Amino acid sequence: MNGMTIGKVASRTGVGIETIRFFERQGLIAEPARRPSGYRDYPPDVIERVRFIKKAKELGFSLREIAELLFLRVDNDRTCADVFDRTTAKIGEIEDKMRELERMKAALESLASACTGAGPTGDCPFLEALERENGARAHGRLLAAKGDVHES
Amino acid sequence: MNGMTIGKVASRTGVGIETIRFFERQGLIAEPARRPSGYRDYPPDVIERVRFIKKAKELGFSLREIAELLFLRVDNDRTCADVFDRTTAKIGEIEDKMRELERMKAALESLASACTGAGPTGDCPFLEALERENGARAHGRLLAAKGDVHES
DNA sequence: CTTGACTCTGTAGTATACTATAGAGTATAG
DNA sequence: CTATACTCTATAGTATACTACAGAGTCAAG
Repeated sequence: MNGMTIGKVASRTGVGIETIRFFERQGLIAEPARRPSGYRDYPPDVIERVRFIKKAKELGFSLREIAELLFLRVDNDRTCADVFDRTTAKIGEIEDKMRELERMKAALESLASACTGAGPTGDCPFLEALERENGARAHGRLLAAKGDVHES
Repeated sequence: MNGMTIGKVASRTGVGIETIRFFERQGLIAEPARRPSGYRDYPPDVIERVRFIKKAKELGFSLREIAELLFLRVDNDRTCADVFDRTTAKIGEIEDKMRELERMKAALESLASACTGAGPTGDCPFLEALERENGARAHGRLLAAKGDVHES
């Protein structure tokens, strides 16, 4: 009974064939078994793996960081305490990202609510909304668009 | 009264001088005024701008996407409804990112808690924790570490 | 008024992450 | 069989986002 060919993995994950081979070269996915022909023969769980890599990339993790996440485990070389430390560090990074996303979201919602009420309200650039979210003081012009500069 | 030189902006934001000029070439920050010498002369609010770009990059936004965020605004060409649509779309993207981060965080916490309680518990790789968080079924080996490969 | 730090433009090089192509072999429907 | 769709390795090319010169001018302390 055979597993999947690389093309199947590609179509199921939405990741290109060349990219999957690239991930293999980078050590992000294990070298799969081979059929007599030399074709790669993937087990089903490679799908989860590839999708995880894809998502983590979209969240701003580099392939190196993703590898670190992927290989977090307790084994002969790594003590439980070591894994615990690395894991809590990663959790901290993730919490930082979430906080920043929360701020961006609040700023965008402030922008959206300024837009829905009335018609065109003149200037309402995103960064100013972000400033307001921040409880910031500056309200100067941060953007320069055509025919839009009018306060000195 | 002068503003900041590019070196000052660099040291205040933790972003390299060359990178700031690069952002200018990419249209992410406006071309600043110049001193008689030709030196760039930045207003104070460029600091916020550069920091925002830096953070957004860390959250997985490309410079193109950051530009889209930065130039969300109501002006002559863009209607309020248009800005509202783009903004809610961006909010959706951010919420997706937050959900994924939440899942990763839960998985990492599951991994960390498996580590703290007892001593080394054998294998407990991150992806399996992610699967468990998912209420998933698979518990197979997704990683190949040294001393862990027993293929035929 | 020199010296060392800073800035200018322009161009070229690097790291990361793909993406495409060549030339050959493999699988499978008709 | 044969056509065409897929896969193999190896290598080269591309997009993005910097990063590092070179060669010349500017600034500020002593």
